[in-house]
Parts: sequence; structure tokens; C-alpha cells
Amino acid sequence: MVEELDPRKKRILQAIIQEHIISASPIGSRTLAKKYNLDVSPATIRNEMADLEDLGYLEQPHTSAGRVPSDKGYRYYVDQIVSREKNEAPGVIENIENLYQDLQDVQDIISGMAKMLSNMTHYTAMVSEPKSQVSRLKKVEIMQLADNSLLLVLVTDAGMVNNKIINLDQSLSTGKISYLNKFLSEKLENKLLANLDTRYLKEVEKELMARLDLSVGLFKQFYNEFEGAFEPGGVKVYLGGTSYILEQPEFNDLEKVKKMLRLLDQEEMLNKIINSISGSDLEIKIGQENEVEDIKNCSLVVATYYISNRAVGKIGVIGPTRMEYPRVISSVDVISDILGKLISKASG
Amino acid sequence: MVEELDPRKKRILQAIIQEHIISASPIGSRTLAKKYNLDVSPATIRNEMADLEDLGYLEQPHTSAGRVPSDKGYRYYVDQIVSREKNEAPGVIENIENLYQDLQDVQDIISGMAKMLSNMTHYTAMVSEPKSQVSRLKKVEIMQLADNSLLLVLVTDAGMVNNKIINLDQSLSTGKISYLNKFLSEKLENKLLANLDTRYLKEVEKELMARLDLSVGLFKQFYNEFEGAFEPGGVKVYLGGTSYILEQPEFNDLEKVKKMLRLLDQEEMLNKIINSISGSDLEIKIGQENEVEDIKNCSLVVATYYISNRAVGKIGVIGPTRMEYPRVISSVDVISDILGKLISKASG
DNA sequence: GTTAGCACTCTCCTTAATTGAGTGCTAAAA
DNA sequence: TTTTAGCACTCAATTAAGGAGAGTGCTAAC
Repeated sequence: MVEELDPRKKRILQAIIQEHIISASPIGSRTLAKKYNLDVSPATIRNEMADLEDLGYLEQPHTSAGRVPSDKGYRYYVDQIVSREKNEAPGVIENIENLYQDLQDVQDIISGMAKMLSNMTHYTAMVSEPKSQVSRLKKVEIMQLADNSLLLVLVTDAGMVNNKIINLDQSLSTGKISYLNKFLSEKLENKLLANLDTRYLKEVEKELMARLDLSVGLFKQFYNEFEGAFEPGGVKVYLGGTSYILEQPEFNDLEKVKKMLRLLDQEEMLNKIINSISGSDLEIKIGQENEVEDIKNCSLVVATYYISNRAVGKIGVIGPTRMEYPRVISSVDVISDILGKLISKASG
Repeated sequence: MVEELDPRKKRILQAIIQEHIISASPIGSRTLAKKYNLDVSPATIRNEMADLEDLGYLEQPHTSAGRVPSDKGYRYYVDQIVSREKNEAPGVIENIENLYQDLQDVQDIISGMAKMLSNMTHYTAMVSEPKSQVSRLKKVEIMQLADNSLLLVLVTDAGMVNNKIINLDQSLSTGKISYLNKFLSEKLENKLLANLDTRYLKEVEKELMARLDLSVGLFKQFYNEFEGAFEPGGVKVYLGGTSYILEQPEFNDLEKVKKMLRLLDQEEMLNKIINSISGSDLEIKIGQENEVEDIKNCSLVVATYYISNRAVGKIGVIGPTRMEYPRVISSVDVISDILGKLISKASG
């Protein structure tokens, strides 16, 4: 499937893609000959283009229009032509790091990085929260707010803080609360969230009931919160630069814009999209390669970010298949590094 | 300025507005005569329409087009014709309350209500977080996460929970932390947030320094957090149903859509918009009446919601001036009531 | 293998013609 | 005095037609 193209075909394919990325319209042989030093005449280019079309790298919207890269063409471009080096201007990385280094709050860092990425690429950016399943519960604490109202605070070692207010049908004495705190700390802290499943929590409940005289309903409320707080499907996705998609000529059609915005409005969909990307460091999905139907005319560039060498979340951009891959790849790469660093630092 | 219209003019104005809300296009005399039982001929209606135009209630996009309501026309309609009764179907209120009554988290309630409101009205909904200035600080607590990393948790009586991770350049003993907790509880809890200003916090700091041997930098970090956590300008605004604006024919122009979406992307702008609304219970701003330039072709219907009889936040919708006011007014009214109730309940 | 030349194709833009909804005015009817 | 019918007029929106332009594929010569 991935045949090697002869150098001239390769150069022509690259030129077409680069030109198409700029102009967003079909590219003809004359334009190509004029703008790129290919040292051959338009007629020759035409022959090569016909070959490239036969091989599936190009498409023709209609007879007598120029050629447009196909998904396969972009795939070849991304795999065989584009270098994956980070080529940000020197100092950019340091500047961004400095700009955000004072942020302590993980959620702030994430949404800040989403905005930064969308500003850099001029596409819509999405970041998933650090995945809890590979995180450990660093701290669990219960605080009394009022007679029958408690605040449960959960902190993971990725720095995610989650709090839930719990209303009880009975009040707890200060002693019982401090016992409960000690007990929960012992049983739950430093455990992998993945291990805090219903089975384990049931056990803990049993043990607790044996030691402390509590109403049956209380602990049930707790572990509802646990399960809800960090459940795998419910990863929050942060968006940045939604309005950038409107600047793409392929979204000149109002119907398409509507579809896209409705998609981005639904958090479950974003989850599905960002989680459909496999685990590799930097993954690119082009057009039809996407699993989610509604974005089969879009491309995704998604990187995984790491906290203390553990893969925890994804960050990427979504744009038209006609995307400035070299620039975007570099930006996503850089920002995912910075994101990992910032969170590691903030969560101590 | 607000002259009383004779009954026939009033009926005609009402008919034109109702028809225009449905069709989104200029209304002619013949259509009106056919669809509404006005018992006069089109010619008579034409004369009345000319009068209404002279009075400023109607506008004509161009000679030989029908008439369109002006801002003044809508204002008259809203003030003099539309009843402000809640006319939701029986049971709807109870259903919504039941649906959301299990939510304990104030942020969840707010974003849920934003979504609900946008679904009911088919316009974009916005809700501001409970305003902190009139809230009291119910609970302040510091938890140790690691040697030199603390978690500061703040809870207001409106149920808003705010947490910040603070990294120190020194570590604190358990004793000092528990002293700090007791001290801060005494000094800060049950105070109005409005009173926790820099001046007061400076005082507290002084007193603390006198009693406890702490590095000068520590408390500074704390009150940076305090000020940042609940500052008045930084009210978060929750959006729901952004894509609904695209369904309005007045946004058939891509440029307008872009402008609008860019506007909604900026949180500061939303703040400015929702805070430009004065304090009355249910306020309607029509077109030019809006202060923010970019929404002078939109209408706002905003209600204030209350927690224990204190005005704390705003909830409303934004849509084209050609808005279904009666339905929207009722929905906003109902949802603001429910929102207040739900938050009151959740925050005990 | 490469290139020039040429007929052919298809979209896009501009211009012109047509249609249709709606008005304002005038004069007659109520 | 108010209402209505009749009619000429206006203007946006739609349709039709006629280039203009960009590009291709093919053939024949280099």
C-alpha cells in the first residue's frame, strides 16, 4: 500500500499539498510550474499528476479542474515528507513556560494550554483532563460544613482536586469525623484510582461498619461520589478557539458549521473523539481515518502528555484535512511537553 | 414617549410582531388581513401601518417591502401587550426539580440549568455564578498534601467551593498547620466576602505574624488566593446551547456568526453583558438598549436568582431581537426560581 | 522521455429579464 | 369622516444567458 514514489513525483505531490494548504482550491499544472522550480514544463507535470491520481494520491473535483490531495496523499505527506522536528522559534518554549509557571491550579493550566495551542495553530484545540485511572489518590479528607453537611475533598497525585458536598440525614460528632478521616486516609490514600472500584469500596465499608456505629446509608453516599468523581468515561475536555473553525474556507457552508458546533457542544462526543486516538506519542488522523462519522472531513493531531513518565492525558487540535501539518505537529508537540511539565510542577 | 395606542393599532402591532416572530421577514397588509381577523381591509391596515411607522413602532427595510417591528415596537409589545405570567405546562416545574434534585455540586447545578434553559427556549443561555460579594465565607481549611504543598479550601454559604494548591518554600509542622487552621477559622469564617479585602487581610497577617513564627512570604500567598478566588469581576459564566444561535435566520450571514461566536468565546465579554443588567427581577434589553456594541442586534432576557432571599446571580438567554418573548420570559422566570431553590437546598 | 499546441470542459461571474409581494395615492362608497 | 377598491409604481429575489478563465487530455513534433 505504501509504495515509494520516485523523487519527481514526490516533489510534485509536496508542491501540490503545500500550494493547496495555502489556497484551499484545486491546483493546476501551470500554477505549479510557475511557483515551484520543478524544471519541467506544465505538460510533464500534467502527466505526473495523472499518474498520481491513478495511484490515489490526488483527486479531481471535476474534469478540467486542478488536482486536490486525497486523504492518502496527505497521509504520504505526513509520513514521508514532513519532518517531525520541533521548529518553534528559539525562546518560545521558555516564554510560554514562564508565562504559565505561576499557575498552581491544574484546571487553569489545562484551559490555559488549550487557549495557547489554539492561538498558535489557529485551529480548535482540545485537551483531556489527566486520566485518573493511572493516578493515585493522594489525599482524602472530610470537612464539616454544617450540622448535617460535609465536604469531601479528593486530590490525586496529578494535582486534580475534586470536591463534593454531601448532605446527611444525621449529624456526625467531631470525634467520629476525625476517626473517619483517619480511617479513610489509611484505606484509600496512595492507592491507584483504578483499584478503588466497587468491590474494594464494599470491603472498606464493611470494615468501617464493624468499627463505627454509622447509618447504612452514609458510606453508600461516599462511594457514589468516588465512582462519579474520577470515572474513566467522564474525562472533562477543555476547548479553546472554537471560532477558529469558522475561518476555514471549507466551513463556508452554514450547514457544516452548524454540524461542527453542535458536535463540539457535546462533551461525550469530544470524549469519544479524543479517546479514539491510540496511545502513541503523536498521532495524526486524516479525514476518513477518523472513527467518528461527523469529523471524517477533518484531521486530528493529538499528542499524549506525561506526568512523571506516565501517560495521563491527550492534547490536540482539530481542523480541516487541509491543515498546516508541519506547523501544527510542532506546536502540539511543544505544548504537550510544556503541559506535562507545568502539571508535574504544580502538583509537586 | 410611551403614548397609549388606540385598540386597533395595538391589535395590528401585536399581529405584526407575532407574525414576524414566526416568519422572520417583513409583514405586508394583505397577509395580515388574511391571517388575523382584524375585520378591516388591507387598505385600512396599510394606513394604520403608515401611522405606526410615523410613531416609530415599525420600520420598512425598503419601499415596497412589508413592515418590521422596531426596537421601540418590541418594547411596547413586551411592556404593554405580553403578560408576565408563568405559563409552563403543569408539572414541568416539578419534573425539572426532581430531575436535578440529586445534584449536590453547585457548579453542576448551574451548568445543568444553563443547558435546560437553552433547551427550553432554543436560544443560547448564560448563567453567572453566585456572586461572592454578598456571600459569607462558611469554611476555610488548609490541608497538607506533601511536605511543602498545601491545599487551601474555601467554601461559601452559597455552596461555592474553591480550592487552590499552594507550594511553599518551607515545610510546616502538623502543629503549625492545625494552629493556622484554627486561627484562620476564627478570623475569616462567617465574614462577608466583601469585607475580606486587602486592608482586613493585612491586619490578620500582622496578628498572625505576631503569634506564629512564619516566613513573611507565606501569608502573602494566601491572600493572593483569597482575592483571586472570589473577585467580583471574575464571575464565571456558564453557557448552554451555543449552536442554537445558528438556527436563527438573522444569523444566516457567516460574518455575523463569527462575530457572535468570538463574542461568546470571551469570558470577560459575557461578564460585561450579564453584569450590564440592572438589579431588577426580570429585565429585558432589546437591541439598541444593550450597552455592549456587538449585541445591539440581539435581545437579552435576564432574571436574578436568589439564595435565602439575597440576590446572588443572574440567569438569562440571548437571542435575536425577534425573540419569542412570551415563552422566553416564562421560561427564564421559572428556571431562575428553580435554580435558586436547588442551590439553596444543595448548600444546606 | 519531454514539450508545444490546441480543442474541449466545466465553474464562476456578470448582466439582463422576469416575477411577485407590497406600497402609496386617488377617488368612490359607506 | 372613515373605509375600501383600483392602479401605477418600486424594489428584492430568482432565473437565464453569455462570456471569461483556468485547466485538462490528446496528438504530434522535438
